[in-house]
Amino acid sequence: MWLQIGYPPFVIETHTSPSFPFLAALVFLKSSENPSHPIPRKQGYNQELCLEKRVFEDMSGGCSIVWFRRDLRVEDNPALAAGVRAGQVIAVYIWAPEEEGHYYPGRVSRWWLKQSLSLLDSSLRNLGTSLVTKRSTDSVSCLLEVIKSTGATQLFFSHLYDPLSLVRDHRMKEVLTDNGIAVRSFNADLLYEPWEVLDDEGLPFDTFTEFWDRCLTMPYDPESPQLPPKKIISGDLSKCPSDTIIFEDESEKGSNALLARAWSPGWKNGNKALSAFMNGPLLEYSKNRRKADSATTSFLSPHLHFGEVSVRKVFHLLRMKQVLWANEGNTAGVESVNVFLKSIGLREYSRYMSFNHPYSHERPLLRHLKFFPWIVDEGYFKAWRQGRTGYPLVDAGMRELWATGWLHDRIRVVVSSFFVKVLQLPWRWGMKYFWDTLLDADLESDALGWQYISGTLPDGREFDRIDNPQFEGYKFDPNGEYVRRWLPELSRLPNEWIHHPWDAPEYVLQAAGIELGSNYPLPIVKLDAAKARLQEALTQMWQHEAASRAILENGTEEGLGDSSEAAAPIAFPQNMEIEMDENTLRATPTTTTIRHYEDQMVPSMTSLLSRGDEEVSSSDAGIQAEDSRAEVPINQGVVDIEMVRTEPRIDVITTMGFPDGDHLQAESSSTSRTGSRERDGGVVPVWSPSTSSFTVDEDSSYLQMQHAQSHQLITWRRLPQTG
DNA sequence: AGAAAGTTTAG
DNA sequence: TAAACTTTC
Repeated sequence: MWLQIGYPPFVIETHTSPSFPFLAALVFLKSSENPSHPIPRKQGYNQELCLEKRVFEDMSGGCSIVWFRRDLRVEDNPALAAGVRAGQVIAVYIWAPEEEGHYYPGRVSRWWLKQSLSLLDSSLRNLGTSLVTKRSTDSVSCLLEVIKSTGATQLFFSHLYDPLSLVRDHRMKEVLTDNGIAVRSFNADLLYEPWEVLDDEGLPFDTFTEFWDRCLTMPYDPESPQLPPKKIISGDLSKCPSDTIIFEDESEKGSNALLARAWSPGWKNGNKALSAFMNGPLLEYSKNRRKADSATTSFLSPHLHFGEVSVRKVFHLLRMKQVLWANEGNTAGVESVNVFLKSIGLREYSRYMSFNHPYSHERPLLRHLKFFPWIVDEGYFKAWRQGRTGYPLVDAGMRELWATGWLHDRIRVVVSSFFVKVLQLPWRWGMKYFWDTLLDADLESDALGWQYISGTLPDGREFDRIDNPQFEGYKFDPNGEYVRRWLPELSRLPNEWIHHPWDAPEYVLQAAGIELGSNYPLPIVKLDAAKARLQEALTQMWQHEAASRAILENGTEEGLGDSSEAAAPIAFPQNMEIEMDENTLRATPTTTTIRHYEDQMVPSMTSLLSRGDEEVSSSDAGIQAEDSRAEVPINQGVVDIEMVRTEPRIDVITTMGFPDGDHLQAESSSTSRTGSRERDGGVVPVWSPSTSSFTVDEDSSYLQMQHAQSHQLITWRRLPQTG
């Protein structure tokens, strides 16, 4: 498809530091090779990169396009500043979600984007221009149109580091340059560009700690944040009307209505959140951040995702605060800043990883992990999504995620670790679900997080470690408040049993009104069964890895060999659309088909494609959608190993007691009880399901409402093929 | 002092 | 889980 061997080099120009006015980074992204086992050190396995100093005279006099993407702010926005310096400015936002492949933004994320754009527009209006919004399926040709209709002569934009953007931006740069347009791009998203942070041999780091140490000891500081422009001279917009962009459909509006009660998108509000955090929870951050149910985190992640808040500003403010506290001998404060900075560092690292390993959202970084026999079980997947695993902390988390689009960092770790290690579902599914549901969905961060949890990173979690949700429950939610909020059916269970109801004596359960297997599930998989299964899977993984290696060494291409994957640099999953089409034709039993395949598509996408543009409204249609979702595509073109594991004895709950999610009528969040939680003096509304009739309708919504605009989404099948 | 046992912490 | 760190004897 689009990333293949012979992938073209691309050029990124970047304004880095005053002493180095401009660096043009010429980056040859070779196809990614996964590091091989054992864990590689400093192999420089991905890219060559060379920096070339060039001097630009400031372009001025003309009219510039400033292309906004994930830098939706007017302060500390170098692209905007450059436009303002050069003369007239045309600010553009292009909504072209088809370009994102299957990472079409989820409902809550689109809600945020919509608010953010409208606030950006009003800020721009105050400064003298406005935001031109365009609906397109191809940003590059759309930019060309805007340029033609406005007579602009240059284009400024901020860098993105996900593989799709890297490719698109490179193409854009070529096309526009060929059309006589001057194109310049800037770092607005990171403290340091990925190619600035290298080890002594000039190679990228492959562990976070080393990376972050280097960032903190760079010989030059991240650039200081810039103030917003005082005034913008608008270019001629008369021939360049905005398109109306539809970010949410009718069915989504109700669910979105409550978001505004807890969140305020936009760069100004991002700044408010930043100072609220810095003047409040930051001081105790290192102590408090471990409580699942408290508002002690920064709540900055959605602002950061959309670039409403500049990380450089965050960084500089934090450092100033830290110096202040250090002078006062406030060691707790100093430590808190370090801990918080580390999470900023992880965000940096996610971009770094995405840049150096363009496939990191698709496949494990560690090579042998691609031989892990994931359990392809949509029943598990569904139970996880609906919060019906029988592990209260996991279930509470999943319910919160669905209801609010938000999850405390700790709980993200808990639910994802459970997903990968206990259920052994392919991590990409979980990642995709996070992408679809999180308010701060961020491809790079989520890829890093899931890879970390899955043990597919050189410095990830131990692979054979299974975290115990019961123990974690008592760690992060010692009084069970979090569980009780999100699992009303357990609210009368005493603390002693709240995180392991399956151990509770019958009379306790009765007193609490709980009938396990009926109104709350028994554990979907018992932990010792999961451990045994994990060990077995690991053994298989190593066998297959060894077999594959042996075959490669013998130079044979027969049998097990998936030489195309293992030996040759890897292309992005090839022929994804064909793969999907084939899949829709295949009918397989719903339950427990277990296959070895490392690169599954996400089930929701499957059903989406199989449903086509059809409106699904009747319950019948819902069932069909469910059926067609049964199979997960197998990429036969790439991987030949396809094996069926016989499932060890596992306690699987067959009747959950919950009505099937698909047949429930949606209890829209508007009927939910609204509570509130403290956040920095102010009260932030939080909605929780009403105790009386909580139903989980997440699944049908996930498939039907989430992607209700499927007719728009579908076009990713028609992505331009440049390979 | 030094081993053993307990505690904390990890994205 | 497991390794690092702290406390106890």
